Amino acid sequence: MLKGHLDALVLAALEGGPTHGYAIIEAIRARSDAAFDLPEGTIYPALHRLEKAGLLKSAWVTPPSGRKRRVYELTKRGIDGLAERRKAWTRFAKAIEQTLSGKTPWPA
Amino acid sequence: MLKGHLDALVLAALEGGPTHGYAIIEAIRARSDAAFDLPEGTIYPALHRLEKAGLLKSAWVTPPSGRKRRVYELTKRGIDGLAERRKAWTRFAKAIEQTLSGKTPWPA
DNA sequence: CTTCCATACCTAGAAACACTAGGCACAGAA
DNA sequence: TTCTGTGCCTAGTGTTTCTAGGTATGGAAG
Repeated sequence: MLKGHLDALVLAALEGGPTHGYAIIEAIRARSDAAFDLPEGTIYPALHRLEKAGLLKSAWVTPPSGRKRRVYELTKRGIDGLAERRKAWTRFAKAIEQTLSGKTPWPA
Repeated sequence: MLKGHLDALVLAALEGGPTHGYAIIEAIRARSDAAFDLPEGTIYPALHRLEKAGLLKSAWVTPPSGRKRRVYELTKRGIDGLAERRKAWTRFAKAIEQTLSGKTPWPA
């Protein structure tokens, strides 16, 4: 379970330049040292959702060798959205860590 | 959205000793500097779930002054579960951070 | 040349999770 | 006596991710 952070991972994977769904799965797997090995049924609907939300745009591309692919690219909104989600992640992680390590014995 | 880490927060809140649902909400709010302000509709079902799973046990308590409360306490499984979830969180956070900051330009 | 595997895309439905939006009830203060 | 804060609860909803399929092509192996 990616717990709501999938969008950030996908956007971050696209930061290096446009690419297609299958490659995004591999990029995320590689970057996470195989901690995240997303099934296709997770990534494709997410890409559609992000495109519909205007964070990505896509185009069909037929490379000189190989099969037809749908290549995704960050839009302006996507770039902003990524920055925003990174900040949100940092805030979230801090709050979790603080709460998990809190020794607060409730007063009274 | 707590993104699947609610259980860990609740268990951690109970680490300081047994207490009741309403106080858990306040403890989590205090520990997180108000980042997590959980509605009751979130906490109570979670407590029931955790009890059913054997991580918590509960008892009705009528304090000398004030109203009847349902007081929850960590079980052995709960203590172990918390330790496990802390480790899981650390692993998860590392993987996310690594993936979010990854510069890996996919080869070819 | 056929068969198989990796690549590549897709969707419908299920499951989990947290939240909304209510309801009930008691204690103590105003 | 009425209101506010405490305290517990559930049904239903929306979102997200996963399962479990399906389709199809390119290239390698036999």
